[in-house]
Amino acid sequence: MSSFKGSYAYSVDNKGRINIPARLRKYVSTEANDTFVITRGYEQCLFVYPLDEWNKLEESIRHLSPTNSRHRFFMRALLERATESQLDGQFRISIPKELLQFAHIENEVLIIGVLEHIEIWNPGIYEQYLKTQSESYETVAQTVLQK
Amino acid sequence: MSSFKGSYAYSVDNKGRINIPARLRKYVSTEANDTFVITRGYEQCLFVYPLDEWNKLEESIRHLSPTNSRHRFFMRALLERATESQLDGQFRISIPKELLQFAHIENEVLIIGVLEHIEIWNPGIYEQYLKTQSESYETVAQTVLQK
DNA sequence: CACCAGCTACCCACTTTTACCCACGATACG
DNA sequence: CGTATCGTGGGTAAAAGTGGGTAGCTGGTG
Repeated sequence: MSSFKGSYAYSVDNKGRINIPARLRKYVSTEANDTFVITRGYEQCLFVYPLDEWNKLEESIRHLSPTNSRHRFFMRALLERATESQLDGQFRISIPKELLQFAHIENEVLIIGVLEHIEIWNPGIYEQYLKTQSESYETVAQTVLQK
Repeated sequence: MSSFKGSYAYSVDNKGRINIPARLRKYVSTEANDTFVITRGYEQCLFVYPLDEWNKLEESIRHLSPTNSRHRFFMRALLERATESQLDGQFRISIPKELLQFAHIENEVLIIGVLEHIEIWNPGIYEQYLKTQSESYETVAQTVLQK
């Protein structure tokens, strides 16, 4: 089971390639076969799933009803941008332009491991995102991890 | 089960390494495999968990809902700073620059064992923290440990 | 149908960071 | 008083991160 954690300030080269941090690579199962699926995430960031984790997600979508218009919308929005990408010799994935634009990514990115997936952010947008949180970390922790 | 206690004034070398006090090492279970997870704590200190204790914490986070925005915020904030580090030959862990900055740590640290985790403080900040407590130790004890 | 532009997938090369090793003085202990 | 453990400092080889070249494929165009 993969369990990503940590944040990493990395760069994107002019070919749209992003290195997958070595610390995160360790947790990718061999079943993923060095393949990742990149798609839109929440709050203008990108989600990157190892192939085996993506397959689990896909399995849960499969149970949605194609006759329900809200379900249809969700499936389209999620799958529209989903792109498969395999690591190159230097352990990088290449991100399509459309996804880079979606997340407003230019040269620098913040990569965050969040358990079963990896998030890719424009560093400035992430900073703003943190500021928009009305509650402090301590306050949220108190209610989320209450004993 | 680990049960850390005691405080220790130690130094950080210019490579960001901190020794884990021998007294605390004794209580780390072999399951942790000499590996620790360091992350942000409350009140500007760092929390250090032996790997087995961290896994318990992670398990409780895993049950949070990724579609709940407060839960997302909490998971990101917690995991963003989380870093795995294995003891070197001299029983030290190395702390990433970002975490040292977060806790305002420079050369000297105060290491405190608090049951299942270890805290790392800038000594001056810890002293100030104690001063900000409006209630005395005795008063708090009365309400916390009421019989 | 030939040609060109753009993209992709491999290479190769360079710089920086990390992990591992060794070493020394101080302290605790029998 | 000798010995083992502990805390601290530093050197170096390996790994990680970054940048770029080129050949091959694809799709559009004159």
